[in-house]
Amino acid sequence: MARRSDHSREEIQHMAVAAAITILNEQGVTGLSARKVAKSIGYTVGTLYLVFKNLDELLLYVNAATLDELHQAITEEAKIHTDPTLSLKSMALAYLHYAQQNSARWSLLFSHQLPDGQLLPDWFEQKIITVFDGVMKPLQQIQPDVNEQAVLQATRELWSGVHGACDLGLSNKLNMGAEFEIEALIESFVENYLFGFAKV
Amino acid sequence: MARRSDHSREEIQHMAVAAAITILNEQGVTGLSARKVAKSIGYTVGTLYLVFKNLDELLLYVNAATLDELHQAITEEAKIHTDPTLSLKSMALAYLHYAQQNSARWSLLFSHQLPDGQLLPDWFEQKIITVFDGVMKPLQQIQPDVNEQAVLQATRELWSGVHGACDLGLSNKLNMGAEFEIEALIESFVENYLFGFAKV
DNA sequence: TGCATTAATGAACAGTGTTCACTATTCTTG
DNA sequence: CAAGAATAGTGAACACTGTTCATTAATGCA
Repeated sequence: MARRSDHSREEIQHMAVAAAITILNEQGVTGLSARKVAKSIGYTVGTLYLVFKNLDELLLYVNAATLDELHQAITEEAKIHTDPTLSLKSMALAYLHYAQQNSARWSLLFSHQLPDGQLLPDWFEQKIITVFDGVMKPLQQIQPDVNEQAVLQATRELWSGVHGACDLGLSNKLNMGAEFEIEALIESFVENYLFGFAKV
Repeated sequence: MARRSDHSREEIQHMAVAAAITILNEQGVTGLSARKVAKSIGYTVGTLYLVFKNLDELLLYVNAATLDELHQAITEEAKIHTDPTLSLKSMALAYLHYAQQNSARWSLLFSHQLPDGQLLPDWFEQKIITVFDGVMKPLQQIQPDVNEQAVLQATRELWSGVHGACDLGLSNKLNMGAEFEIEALIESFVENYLFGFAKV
């Protein structure tokens, strides 16, 4: 059955990543398997292993696509406002909403660890940096005179908080009564943190 | 082979949880399996399912033990300082160090989701509240006049941040250069957030 | 036209969680 | 004390998982 369909390695890779994303959306992380991905693109498991080293590599590409979407969702929000604080608030909410609407992909992005303690490839790390860069700009506006190293760290401090709130919030580990909601918590968090950041 | 060894249901449960923790420490999350747990306590898989509804229930008890240890590690630190800010800083660092030294158990605690979207049992939620309570006390000292609802939320805002920094930091998703370290980031984060919290 | 190349297959392996008919031991009753 | 009821414990079986690799079959080239 060789060369039946004219799909290059790259085409099959793209098809597999797209199929995996569909399965993740429809059946969650536990619903994903190599055989399901292969079947849904009209190939068998063996072909998947001709094109990816293993499932972890496929998931890495899925996560790369998620990271791109996440970045787009956040930075689109940033453009709307000129005030950096408002910008950061709506970026944080965009992060939350993306996580809520794509919970399986979002949690895969952060729960997936490469085996052996393998490091993430450079092109993937670069994507992470790009996301942080989007958050960094408004912070630089707030504190234009502080050195870049400090803004770089503040970016990570702020975004860790937003991330943590989404993570614990979506998995019901914040023990929030119905009385207040996660959106308000995140907004208040960003406000409080930025007040401290602007103090110097 | 019935009633060979005189272990009650509760004893077998405790043995299984202890065995699971050992396996987690030695072989990580992926190294854990029902058969391994059963074997290491001298029973077969079937017995495990006589005593637990399923593996998820066993993991819930493992996570409960982790949460207890985490609570102890944090609150022990709190007692050392009288200044609430110093208290919260060293609690945050204790959280980080526990996560670093028990990475498998820590990540299981937060990655494990009950199937179907089942809710966490009340006794487990109570444990989460207890951990938050420990963080809440120093916050109340900082702002004694603010209403409890607000302190409750601030507790969750602050701790989400600490949690997020540990989560992203330990999985190398903060893209920190070697130039600065996670400890310093967490300390600075707590400082900045508390400055904002104290502003009112 | 025949042959070398290689895309694609799918059976096989060792593992997973979970179930349940069955066995072997103990407790209870006559 | 013997017979039977109750039940602790077993482990084979099922349907799944990721991964490998000898085999098959379609293609490009000589």
